Amino acid sequence: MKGYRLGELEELILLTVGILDQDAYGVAVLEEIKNQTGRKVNISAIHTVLSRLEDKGFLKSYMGGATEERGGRRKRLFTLSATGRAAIQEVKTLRNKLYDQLPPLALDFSYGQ
Amino acid sequence: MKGYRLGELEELILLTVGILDQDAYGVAVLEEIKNQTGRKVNISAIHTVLSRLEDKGFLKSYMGGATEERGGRRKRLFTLSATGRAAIQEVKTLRNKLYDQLPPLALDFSYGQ
DNA sequence: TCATATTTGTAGAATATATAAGTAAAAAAA
DNA sequence: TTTTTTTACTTATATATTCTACAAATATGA
Repeated sequence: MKGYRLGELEELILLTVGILDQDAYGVAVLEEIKNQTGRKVNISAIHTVLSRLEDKGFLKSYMGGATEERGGRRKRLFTLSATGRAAIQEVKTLRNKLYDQLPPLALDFSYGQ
Repeated sequence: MKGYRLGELEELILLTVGILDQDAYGVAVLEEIKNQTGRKVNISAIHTVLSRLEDKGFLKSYMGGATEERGGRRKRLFTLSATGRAAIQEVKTLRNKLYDQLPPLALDFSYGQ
């Protein structure tokens, strides 16, 4: 583990946890990504990444209460750490800086040569 | 190779090729990334990724002329394909959509409990 | 032709992502 | 209270991406 850099899926999941704010756990992250992007990520991949993001210090987690009226195992809820927030900001700033430097799409209207 | 998804470094390099526009080859990409982000990517990693991006259809390449007054092997120059341009646009749009949904940073001024 | 500079290419290890199978915990039903 | 169902997490393995070290190719100049 390099520890400080974010992979492509790691970044997406980190962002999604940020958006979900207070109800981010495996299945909710899966659903949110599907709704927002149409992408169907395997649930195990999500759990793996959530766990690795916590190892790397970008997320914190705690077990949800067992009081909710439903069957099933308890949820592990994730929230951004200060480092996680900073990482999102950093990545966002950098990307936008780069996007802004892309030359405008040069449409090629020449033909016949 | 999955073929259609962009890894973290792949995205950065694709963007950089777009920014460099007409003089994108291995070393130039390396320098540009270093200047823009401070990140020192290994030159071989860049070559590997450039080549894979071409395989995936996001980049095109051709060998540069041998006329320049310098030593060294000929450059392989890369430009965005139509697919590559589209991928950048898509990724940019999606990211900004997500960024916009992040709840504002909730500064926690509570203390003492 | 030989030495040097510059760049690209290849190989293997480390890290990240995807898929499949299994385990655990809680509620509901029998 | 035992079993079944529901929900979610964990582990294992395969594939893909990224990183590092090293080798090869192509140009210049002595």
